[in-house]
Amino acid sequence: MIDVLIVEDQTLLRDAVSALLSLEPDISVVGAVGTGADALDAAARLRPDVALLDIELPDLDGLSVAEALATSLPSCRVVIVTTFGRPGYLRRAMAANVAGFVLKEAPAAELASVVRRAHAGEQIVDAALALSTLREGDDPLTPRERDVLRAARVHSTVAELAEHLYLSEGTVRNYLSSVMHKLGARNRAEAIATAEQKGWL
Amino acid sequence: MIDVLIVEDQTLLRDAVSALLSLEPDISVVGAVGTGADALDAAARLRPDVALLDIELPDLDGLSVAEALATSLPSCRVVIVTTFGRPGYLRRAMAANVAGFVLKEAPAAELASVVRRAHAGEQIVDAALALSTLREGDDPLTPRERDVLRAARVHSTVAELAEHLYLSEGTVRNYLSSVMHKLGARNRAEAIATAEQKGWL
DNA sequence: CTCGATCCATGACTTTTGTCATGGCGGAGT
DNA sequence: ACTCCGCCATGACAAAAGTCATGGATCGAG
Repeated sequence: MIDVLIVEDQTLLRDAVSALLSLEPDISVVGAVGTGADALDAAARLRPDVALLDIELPDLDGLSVAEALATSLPSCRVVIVTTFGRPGYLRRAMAANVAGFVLKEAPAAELASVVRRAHAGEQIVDAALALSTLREGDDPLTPRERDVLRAARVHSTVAELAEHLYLSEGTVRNYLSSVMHKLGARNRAEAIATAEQKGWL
Repeated sequence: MIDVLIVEDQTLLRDAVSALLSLEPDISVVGAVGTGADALDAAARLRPDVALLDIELPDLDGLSVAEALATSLPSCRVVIVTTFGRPGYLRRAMAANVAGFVLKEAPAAELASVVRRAHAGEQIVDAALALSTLREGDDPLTPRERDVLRAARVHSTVAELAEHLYLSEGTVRNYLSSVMHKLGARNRAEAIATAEQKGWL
């Protein structure tokens, strides 16, 4: 019997997947939660064999949860289940040593099989996603550039950014300019969009 | 027996919901598709009693599908099932005479009940969402302002916008400025974000 | 150690964005 | 018919955003 923990913020999908997996004779859904904090909590208590993690969560993101689980409950195999095939996500996930990476575009029938294979020790990655990750270059941003770009999602004027980051306005502009150049974007908004789209933030 | 058509682009959720509803003794899932075009096609062929529509679809959006269904198959009750509680969506949905509006945050158990009530002729609206829609003011944008803002999501420079819309650059700036003022945004990106967030595009 | 490469940081300069005052047009109300 | 008001449109002006050349700090490779 494989004990599974489901972590997914959309209640509807969480319930539906939970019901679906419960129908499998060799799988037992021992928990289903909607936040990263609850996930870590539940994992510690229930010690599942496999955790299905969504990336978009209200508090932490799923990858952080995966990283935390890797140390706190190494016996638990982690499968990321997410909407978007962002190459950056896949890289980070591989670094966190996850067992599998499945898109929500996949048919539901596949899910049980993925759980079994993950439990058996296999590494499962959606083929199309793996390809696009190879095709995409690596994240070209330096750490500081990433910081600034990330901050730019919230603070919309350069003055605010400069204050928040303790930098001169010129420096902030320079970072953003450099980022835009690297990403082939023509303004800040475009740069944020493409970086987000590739999962580089 | 209630014949249901499911329209949802994420295969995983579509399959799961389909399986879940099929378990209900009085509900029969006669079709499950992932695009707006397929939805209209399937509806015409299968003549379902109730259609569950996601709003975010790859081709048309769910609300357009709802509007089309209202004329092409008036016997079919439409229930919108979506991720985001955008007040603008709810208004448009009500205008299209949909039978219900449910969030994906809702527990799965509710879904079957909503299908039954919709089929029985009830109007079902998520309470929290209805409240927030009342609290939010109406869409303050003029048609032209909406046009320009919508175009601004794609074309990132004013020059491009002006060319695409056959307007002078000054005019385009003026519209955007007016929109920003109305939405309390401090730049174009912020304006687009809040308008999208309220479902006004 | 020294050289080169890379990242971090800055201010001066250019281009683009956002604001403002203004005017034409068409419909609702008196 | 006239006036008022909101929408559409424009160009001149002010305020941001984006570019460029430059310099110091750090870290490996020779």
